[in-house]
Amino acid sequence: MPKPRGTPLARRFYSTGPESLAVSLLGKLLVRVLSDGERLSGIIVETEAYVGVIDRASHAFGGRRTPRNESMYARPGTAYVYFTYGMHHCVNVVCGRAGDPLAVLIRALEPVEGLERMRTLRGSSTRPGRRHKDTDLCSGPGKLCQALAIDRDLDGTDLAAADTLFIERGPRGMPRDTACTPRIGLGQAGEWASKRLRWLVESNPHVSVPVPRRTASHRKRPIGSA
DNA sequence: ATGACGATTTACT
DNA sequence: GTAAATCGTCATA
Repeated sequence: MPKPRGTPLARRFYSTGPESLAVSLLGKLLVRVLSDGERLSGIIVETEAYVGVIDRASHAFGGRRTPRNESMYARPGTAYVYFTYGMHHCVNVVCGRAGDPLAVLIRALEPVEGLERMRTLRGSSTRPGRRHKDTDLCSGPGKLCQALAIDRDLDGTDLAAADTLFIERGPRGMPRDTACTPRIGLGQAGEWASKRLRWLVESNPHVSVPVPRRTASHRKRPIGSA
């Protein structure tokens, strides 16, 4: 029987490979409860898999293990939050067994709860007095962390146990139109930059980078087929 | 101690 | 489309 809504997903949900997790996270609800009790949430509509020490684009490439990426080596269900470009945070869901640095980056959400608070947190980066469109709130890995007040304080959070950051079944179940493309923003990662390890809900306007028109062939590829 | 570099976002031509 | 912003982190010395 399905779990009731409003309950954090259990550890077993995260104990799988990064590609399957990237797919099964689509449609789930990422929930952040602020210190004042306000609940912010959004449906996950875009993810990227980082497939371990062999993945040139991963922070754990070659087994690199430092204070910064230590959470990648933790048990399934751990949040890996990192700071980059001197101004942005990004949040990952760690999977696989402890000691094996596999993770899924959450790249975009469709905001569901707490939109006004998200606007405040995002700030009026455009002009004072101007409101962000809904599709500007969480349409990128840095944006969604800002909107949900996710920073390094939450690095290492156990999503299966915490009451500040966790994941629930989404209100609409699994999306039916998922697409698969190469990952975004990778510089010199060789062949790893072109592998199709990004998944997104094709029809959803809250994604960071839409699927290119013409290239509808990115639909439905079996996991493990590059 | 120092320098190069980002799993990005925003503003601007 | 291109470029600037901005600083923690890590490799090198």
